[in-house]
Amino acid sequence: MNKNTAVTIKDIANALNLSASTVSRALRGMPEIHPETRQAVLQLAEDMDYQPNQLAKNLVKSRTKTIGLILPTLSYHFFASMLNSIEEAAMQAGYSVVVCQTNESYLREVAQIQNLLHSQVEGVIMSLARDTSDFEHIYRLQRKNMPLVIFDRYSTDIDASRVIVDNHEAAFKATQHLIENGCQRLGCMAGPPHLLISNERLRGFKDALEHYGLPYNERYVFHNDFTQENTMMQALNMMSLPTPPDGILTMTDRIAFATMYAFKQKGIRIPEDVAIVSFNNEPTCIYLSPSLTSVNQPIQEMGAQVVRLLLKQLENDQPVVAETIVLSTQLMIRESSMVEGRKK
Amino acid sequence: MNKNTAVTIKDIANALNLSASTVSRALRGMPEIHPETRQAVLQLAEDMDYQPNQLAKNLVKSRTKTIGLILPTLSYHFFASMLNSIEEAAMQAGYSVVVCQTNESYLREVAQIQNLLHSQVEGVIMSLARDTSDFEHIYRLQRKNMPLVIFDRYSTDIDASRVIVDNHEAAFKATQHLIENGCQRLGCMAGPPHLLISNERLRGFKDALEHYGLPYNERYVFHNDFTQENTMMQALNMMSLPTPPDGILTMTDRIAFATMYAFKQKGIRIPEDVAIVSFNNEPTCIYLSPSLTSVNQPIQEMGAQVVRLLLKQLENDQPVVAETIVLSTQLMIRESSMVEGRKK
DNA sequence: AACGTAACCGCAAACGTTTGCGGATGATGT
DNA sequence: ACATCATCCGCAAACGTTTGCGGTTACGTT
Repeated sequence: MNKNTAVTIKDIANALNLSASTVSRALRGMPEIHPETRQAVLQLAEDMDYQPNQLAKNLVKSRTKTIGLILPTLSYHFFASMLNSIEEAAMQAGYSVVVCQTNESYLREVAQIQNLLHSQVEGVIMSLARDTSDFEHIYRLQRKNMPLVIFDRYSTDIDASRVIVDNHEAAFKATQHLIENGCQRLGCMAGPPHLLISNERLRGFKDALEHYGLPYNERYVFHNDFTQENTMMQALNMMSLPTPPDGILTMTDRIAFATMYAFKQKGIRIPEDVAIVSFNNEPTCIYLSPSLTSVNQPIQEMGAQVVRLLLKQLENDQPVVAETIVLSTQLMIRESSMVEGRKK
Repeated sequence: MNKNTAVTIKDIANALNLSASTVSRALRGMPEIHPETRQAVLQLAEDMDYQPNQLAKNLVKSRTKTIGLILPTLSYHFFASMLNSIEEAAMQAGYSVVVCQTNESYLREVAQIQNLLHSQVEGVIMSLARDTSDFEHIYRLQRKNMPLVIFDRYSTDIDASRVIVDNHEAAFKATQHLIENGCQRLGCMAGPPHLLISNERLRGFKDALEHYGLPYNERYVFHNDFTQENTMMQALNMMSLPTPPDGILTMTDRIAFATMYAFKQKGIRIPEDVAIVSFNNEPTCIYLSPSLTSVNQPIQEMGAQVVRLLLKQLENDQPVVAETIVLSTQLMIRESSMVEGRKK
């Protein structure tokens, strides 16, 4: 370990008959050091393979140059990709990121926040767990003036910067697409009932129905918990209603995958019997048969904006007002919703 | 930020007319403190919402309780899942993990290692980038006695602990499965030619052919760079050989997905025209049509073993010998390889 | 010859902890 | 009465940096 061998600024200072402060200044290229001595210091530092001790540096500057990222889970493509783009953007800015997963659990979320608080991250980025409906832990974070930005799964009860997509519009357009392609009885596979973005999408779904004069029926709306079993069961239940839907909007691709899987096993044809439009546009969508129509979210852009908003809070020391960036989406139309024959 | 308000051990000490050392000891429950004063300290710490400064603590103990994780990319399901399980296991042990992606680039790999060295992680876990064939940066890491464990993409030129699967055996069995299901002319979509695990799998493929007295032909082996375009092109090239293969082993699911996608567009039927067996067993495999036969790697177990090996090096201060754990795999048989009709 | 002024560098404090050592206090044994 | 010993606590150094302030040179100006 470097602890036993670690060469410090003092070692260099002693070897050169200088003071630690001079060496420190020389290493950082400050102007009040004679070029010759600077050169000597730099040379020796190189030779001795000097590595500055970040811990000490951090202590005096009270900065860690790390940000905490709290995610529901990494096994969803969307969140893994967000980590991907956030890490990228953070690295560009010289920050490193420590990841924590809540596994969709509220309790783990508060524990992880506690951890991050202790480990002196400079700011946190998060997306809410499926199960959290109480925000006291978030408020605690904010009371400590911890810079915070929330993306995707947010809540209006939290006054923090956020970057999201226009879920209402996206769902409206997706539903519109189904309707214009001939669907008449629309169903919706939604997420947990207290998850705001799911409800916004549901609202978009509803508004589209209303706009086109189609009936909205609660019985065609199912709230699931994102698990495959639950989803498959509900999907089959929906299709065994007296007059089953001929078009379904699902809140995530995972829900769509499970739904399609269930349908395939029961011989329900997509899109002939029922068309499907989904959210997230995972790469997998194009590989399925039929390929899956899905709403694309600009993940790269979201990641970039998220860290931009965080940096804004980090670099300015006077508190900056919460800002919300809403990005637009794009419906990627594929086979699962192409019901030309049914069109009227 | 907590920097302006932060309550320190000294604040507690002053308020209670104690010394900092006493407070420190009281907080950590050391025995030489009178129960009454300990109680008072604990109480006040609670009231003032004292949060120990990890930076200072780290400095004196020279420990950061963080480990660095270097991955090729997070957009492959396998690596995202490994991060998932590693983070889980690390958290159990009280460590947090900072992630870095190399994006498969050698240059980024050395840069990331440099970063980690500076940021004082206690150990690093990594899987090699596609493009790295020189290991000087790894040796540098080891010369600094940085605990290291490598998983999945390793190299025999690096003397470090590693956890891998038995790639040869897995490929052998996968190929065996194809042969026993009636395939006669076997092709292989391999990874980059210098990637060890790809070659081990290729060797397993070869040995299986030999074992069954089937010919091995270089022209039926393609090395790609993991990109979709490249893969699709090669896949089609392979099928336009004079006598195209009737069974293909692909090195990763991503390669298989792209291959199947290309075949679908050209009307090549799976498994009727050509059967496919792959590696990684991504969740997507079951959703495809046909569902994809794939080798499952025990990701949870791998993550657990990886951090176990790292912890072993971290907790023991006398250097521990490199250890290699090889886990076994499981072939998940699905539709893409079920060519009953062709069986003889 | 005296002075002002750069240019260059060192002292020491600070960041918030932990920890070896020793001091004060009171109790106990003789 | 004294020595012995536990118990409880404080002093100060240490971890490796950064930084305000001041000190020393050497040089050019008057």
